[in-house]
Amino acid sequence: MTELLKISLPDGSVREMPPGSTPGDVAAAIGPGLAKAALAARVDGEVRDLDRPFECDSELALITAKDEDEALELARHDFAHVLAEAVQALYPGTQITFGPATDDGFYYDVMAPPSREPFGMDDLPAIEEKMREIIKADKLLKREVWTRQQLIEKWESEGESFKAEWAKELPEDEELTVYWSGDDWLDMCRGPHLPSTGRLDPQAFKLMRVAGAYWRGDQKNAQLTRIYGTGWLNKKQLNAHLHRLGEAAKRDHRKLGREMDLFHLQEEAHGSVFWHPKGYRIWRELEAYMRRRMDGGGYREIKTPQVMDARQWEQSGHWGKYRENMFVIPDEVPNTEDEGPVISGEADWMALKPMNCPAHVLVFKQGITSYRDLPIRLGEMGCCHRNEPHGALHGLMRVRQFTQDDAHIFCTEEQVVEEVEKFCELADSVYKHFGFTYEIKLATRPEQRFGSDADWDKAEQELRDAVAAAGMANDEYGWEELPGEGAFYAPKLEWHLTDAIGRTWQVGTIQSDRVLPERLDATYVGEDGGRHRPVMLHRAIFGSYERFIGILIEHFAGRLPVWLAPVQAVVATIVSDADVYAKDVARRLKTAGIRVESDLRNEKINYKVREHSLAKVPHLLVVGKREAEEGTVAMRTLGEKEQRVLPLDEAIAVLTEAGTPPDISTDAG
RNA sequence: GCUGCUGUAGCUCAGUGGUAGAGCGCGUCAUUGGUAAUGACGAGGCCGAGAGUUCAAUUCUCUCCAGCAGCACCA
Repeated sequence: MTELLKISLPDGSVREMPPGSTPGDVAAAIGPGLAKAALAARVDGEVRDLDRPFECDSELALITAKDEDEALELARHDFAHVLAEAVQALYPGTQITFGPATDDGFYYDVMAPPSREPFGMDDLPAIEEKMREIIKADKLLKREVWTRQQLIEKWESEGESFKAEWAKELPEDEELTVYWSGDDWLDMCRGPHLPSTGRLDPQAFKLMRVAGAYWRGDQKNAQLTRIYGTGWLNKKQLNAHLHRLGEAAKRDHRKLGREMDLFHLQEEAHGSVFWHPKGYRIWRELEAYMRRRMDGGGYREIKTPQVMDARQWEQSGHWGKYRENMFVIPDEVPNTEDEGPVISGEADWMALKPMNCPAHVLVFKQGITSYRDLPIRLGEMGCCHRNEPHGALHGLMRVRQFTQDDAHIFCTEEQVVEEVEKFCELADSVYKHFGFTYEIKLATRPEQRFGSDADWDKAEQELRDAVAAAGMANDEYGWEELPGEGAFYAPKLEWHLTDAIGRTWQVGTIQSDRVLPERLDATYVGEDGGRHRPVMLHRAIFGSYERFIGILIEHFAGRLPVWLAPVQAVVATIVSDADVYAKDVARRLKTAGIRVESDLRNEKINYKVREHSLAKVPHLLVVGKREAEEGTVAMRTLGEKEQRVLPLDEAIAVLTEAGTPPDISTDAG
């Protein structure tokens, strides 16, 4: 008589099952409803297939569609397999490689057979149709354990060179698994999977696009076609997702930037922004805000050269590592007597600054600094140029000319933790003023780096200690470490903002650097009279003005808070008899410091309301005969349906209050 | 930088081997109105740049440039 396996369930009960039984058997024993609903099982914490037998006494939790995260992950992974199977069914000779679940769906990287072109958008409907057939056929997804040799032989015999290459690198001594789809198609996969393709909802996925992707993510390798899909548990979820995508597209900062007349980009300066009056107003408000915050935080603002000799960049280490992304300039007067400017090629090289740090070290190095002077916090609205790969440029988010709210704090070893902690508090206050929540991450030493391991140990620990001291090293602040993600000279804390529709943006950073002070020989005189190296903290809160404004536009969908709105109020007339009064109202508002425009055009009030609403002006002050006689305005606030009639003085008070920046406003804390 | 797609009026986009069209916007005129589009008329284009095929190219082919979606990169 064999011993029964003890299977503990989440409710604390224990079921005894014969050896060889599976989570699916347990589900069936509990009830037919559960057996039908079960998608997979969590066995001792590991997600497994329903039909994979227990190996010993186990803790079991059955996964159903109610466990949405797990269920989605399983479904998306299955969609990816079905996609690969469909592509191969339709286009024999296609090589398959790899296809995981993503945040909103799945993809599969494939290589079209040499006989045809790479797959394109036009192929997607046919592939979708085939996928639905496979789902409707309800093919069993069956796990099997194979040896590495079996896998290699299988892939090589079928001409699947990518899969074969992969199989050869798998460990020889581990259990390697494949999953059958029915009895005519299989993929190498760790699993787990749903019991059968029929568990997928054929109406809950959509193939979205095709794109190039490198085999194993390496630019040197063959480029495959990546077919992207979005996948969900049911049609309702899919539709909700497609709706969200539409909403995100509506708030695209490139679209709103044009519609709101904030900025433009054009070929002649691609990757650099032409700011229009309204867009630059936002910039100026942000800059004024940041100056107040930095002044308040004990920073002193400086301005450093745009162009420096290449030798300076060699010494800092940037020349060797980033030269290809720097704009270099010959230090000579070009000969313009010929048709075009002629460069001799013998001049020294200079470069547009790609960052401000070396220049800040040079400012620090002027004169002799005592330990009594530290910390020294040097800030700069630093305009930098980086020659980014052209394919990387994207609206305001990735540009070739940008201005950082940069600063460098030079301090002693003992001051680092306190300074970083102060920065955490400053950043927290700034992000809250814009209504962002955020997560803090620590990016630690990369494989290629400058500096000793001892220094890296110290630097990483300082950052951890500072975040802990600020009370932010916990789940509430999404605290985690990202191994290998640091800069080549320093580990960094990163602030990842979450915007109004749940997307995340990495914006702020602080880095604890001992390399650059060493390379550029920065010193201070210590208490002992000797020379010491300061630690240099690189930090930014907005990151760059360009990108931060882009993020704000998308976060607020163009409806900026009143203090940032380029035009805070429009005075619009109903009849021309009110023109004189309207001009007076506008003048009074302007005197009160409100950014106001007046609209006296010969248009109907409906038209004016529509136009200024679409332009996202926060306050519309409508005046007609009645208001002119009574000395009032009919104020309509963007996003509200009702207008209210207020005496002019009261309206000015309301607008002044609404337009006060959050760091000045008394009730914003 | 790589792969694919795109480039026509200020914007969004139709269209064609015989050098162009719509809607919105813009201008003029009429209309003076009460909270998301008043009407009529009008102006506006080297059809991204260069080369090739052709009697003829905005249209077909090639090269380049830029944009878009991914990838790679992001001090």
